[in-house]
Amino acid sequence: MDIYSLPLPVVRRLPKYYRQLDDLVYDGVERISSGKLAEMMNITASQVRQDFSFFGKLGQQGYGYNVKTLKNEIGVVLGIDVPRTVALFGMGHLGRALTQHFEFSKYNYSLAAAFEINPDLVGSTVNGVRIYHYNQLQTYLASHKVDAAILAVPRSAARYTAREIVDLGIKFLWNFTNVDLKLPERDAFIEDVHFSDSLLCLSYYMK
Amino acid sequence: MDIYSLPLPVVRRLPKYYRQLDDLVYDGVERISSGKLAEMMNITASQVRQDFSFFGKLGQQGYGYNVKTLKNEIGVVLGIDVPRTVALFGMGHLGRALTQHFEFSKYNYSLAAAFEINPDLVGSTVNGVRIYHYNQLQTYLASHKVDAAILAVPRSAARYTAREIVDLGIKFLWNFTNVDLKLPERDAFIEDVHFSDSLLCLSYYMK
DNA sequence: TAGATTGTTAATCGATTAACAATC
DNA sequence: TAGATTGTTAATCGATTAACAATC
Repeated sequence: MDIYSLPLPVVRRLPKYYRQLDDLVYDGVERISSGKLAEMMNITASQVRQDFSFFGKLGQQGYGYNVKTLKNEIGVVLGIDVPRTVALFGMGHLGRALTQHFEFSKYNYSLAAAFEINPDLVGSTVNGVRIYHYNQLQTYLASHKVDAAILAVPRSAARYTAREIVDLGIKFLWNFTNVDLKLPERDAFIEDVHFSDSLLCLSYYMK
Repeated sequence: MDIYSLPLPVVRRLPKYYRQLDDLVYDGVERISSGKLAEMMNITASQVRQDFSFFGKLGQQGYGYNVKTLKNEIGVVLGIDVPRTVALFGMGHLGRALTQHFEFSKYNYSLAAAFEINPDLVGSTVNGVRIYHYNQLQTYLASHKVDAAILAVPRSAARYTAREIVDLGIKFLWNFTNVDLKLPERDAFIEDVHFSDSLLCLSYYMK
């Protein structure tokens, strides 16, 4: 199977494998069997082998998988080998938290610019990231490549901003607004991080 | 079926229904059919009716669903009718973003206290939330009920802090550390918000 | 009443798990 | 070599979709 058409559940497990393998590399572990890995991740060995078989023969009978090789391979499937540039929209507290604490470089991302409408913030920098006025966006894009947008604007501005960003050519959105953006799928790919959905699921399980 | 043993995919869709219905209430819409709702959410009408049938006969043939009733019903399933108290661990930028911007009250949550190890922060308040030293936790819990913990400490402190919190009796964790906590399932319920997993999925689809 | 739409059962689809021959 | 463990096929399980009688 083509690695670019993996089933969604497999795609969503890949980062977890990656994280686990990163820990193992850190701990100096050289090889791992599907059984051990499954045990550590609370899934089945079958699932591990089935998942990995989607993108190649990575293991060796009687031995298992080489941790570093496997990690790198999954990294490639996830596109970590390709450097990406993102722009942040909305330098509120969440935007600031991401700018100052999220390790973009760990995933080969570079946070190149931030856009705001608050004139008090425009012109300053946060953790080395320059803040532009939102109306400078089009000009900025004329001379800079931006692969994805981080949407961290207030709820009320979410849909409008998303629409504009996508119309200006940024087709990948990382959406922190807790709002369903409702852009047609052909226009953009949206990865939602809905805190509120997550909290409500926690509520459900507390009952 | 008992509403406390819904299939996981259904549970994870409930907040999206809730959000959608909230929008409809806001727009003054009184009734909605499964077909219309499905269209707005990019799912099938069958799925909508199947999902709702898990927790009762909420609709009326030929009419559809009353928006307010339906929203409230789903709210009850999600536990929004029960007031909850949470404590925050780690008043870094993310903790601050949550404290200042997340509308806990909208979901019947109350953010009662924050815990930190940085002595410069201890004793101050953020948005009305008092910051205690982490070593005051046990004392605090002796006189205050805390239903859930928000884990927003640095990666390096994640597992240790989680273990302690759970041992002191808080059994529900909202985990923002990007670390798999690896607590036995019987000890605690963990709701993960892994930014890094989310970003990697975005990467995958950018290829 | 006629049209609309539900709730539910049956059919389909897809994902997970089990089993095992191949082989390191 | 013997034991371990893969990659893959088949079996199972569960989730989604389709269909339709019931009924507002």
